[in-house]
Amino acid sequence: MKTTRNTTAKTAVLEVFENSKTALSHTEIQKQLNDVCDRVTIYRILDRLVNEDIIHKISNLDGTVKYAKCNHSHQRVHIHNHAHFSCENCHEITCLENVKPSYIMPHNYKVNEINFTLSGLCPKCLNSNI
Amino acid sequence: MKTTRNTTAKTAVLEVFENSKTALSHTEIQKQLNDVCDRVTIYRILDRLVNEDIIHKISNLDGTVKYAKCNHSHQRVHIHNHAHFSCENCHEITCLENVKPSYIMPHNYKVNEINFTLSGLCPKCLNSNI
DNA sequence: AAAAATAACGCAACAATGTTGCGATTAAAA
DNA sequence: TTTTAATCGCAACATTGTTGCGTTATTTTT
Repeated sequence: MKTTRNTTAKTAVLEVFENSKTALSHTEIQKQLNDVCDRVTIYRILDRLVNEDIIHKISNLDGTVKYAKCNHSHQRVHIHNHAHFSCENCHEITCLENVKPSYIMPHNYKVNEINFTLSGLCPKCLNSNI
Repeated sequence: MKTTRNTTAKTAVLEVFENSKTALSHTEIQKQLNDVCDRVTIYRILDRLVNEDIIHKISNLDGTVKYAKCNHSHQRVHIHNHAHFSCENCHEITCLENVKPSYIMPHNYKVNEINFTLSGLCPKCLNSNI
């Protein structure tokens, strides 16, 4: 197996995630990094981080793709079977750490991963009554 | 409100959906139509059909976007709060009409829409043991 | 049935997002 | 310190989706 390295660019990307409460798109990360590294490098770092299970990919109803490093205080492994909330007003995506859907699958399916995204208005936007 | 028209292109797109058991991407639709109409027209038709609630948009974990006209035999209105299954092997997306997640939301969120996609192996690919 | 109104179309051009190849760089192992 | 290979930067390309505008065609009105 290929070993993975800690480069300055990778560290910088991870720091961006640490400082963000919401999920981030490639473009948003790029803006925050301002020219620490190339656009392509960010794509490659994101791919690696997903493979290493450090962040995960969230794809929205509107077709946009974001990434998040969820905060699992007491778990060692990154688990992403929880829900995400996508605000229709401010477009922020947040993890709903405690919302886990329960469901019954038909036979003959092997489920490896689930993606449960709810959209609507987040508390912030709901209170400023849009 | 703007009235909507039945054009040959729109009819052709709808027919493609009728003949498909799985969700389709813009590209897949375009291939099946072969030059009935322009690429841009397909985008516009898809937008219209989504607005008219005849089809719905599904966005995958891999970032791809597909559309489906789900088969709701006895309902008058198109409901899309059911789950979708995305096969990691054949990449087909099918509606799981009867799988509806149950969940408990935190307060202060207004949920308008849900997107519940499961991925793994579909029965077809599971049986041909990949 | 013909004329008027406008939804939908085609084309061209553009924008955003993601991918690939390859030579140069650099982190980590020897 | 030297080696090795993971990572990077750059350029070029591919895919997907959007916009403006003049033209076409569906629907409504006369």
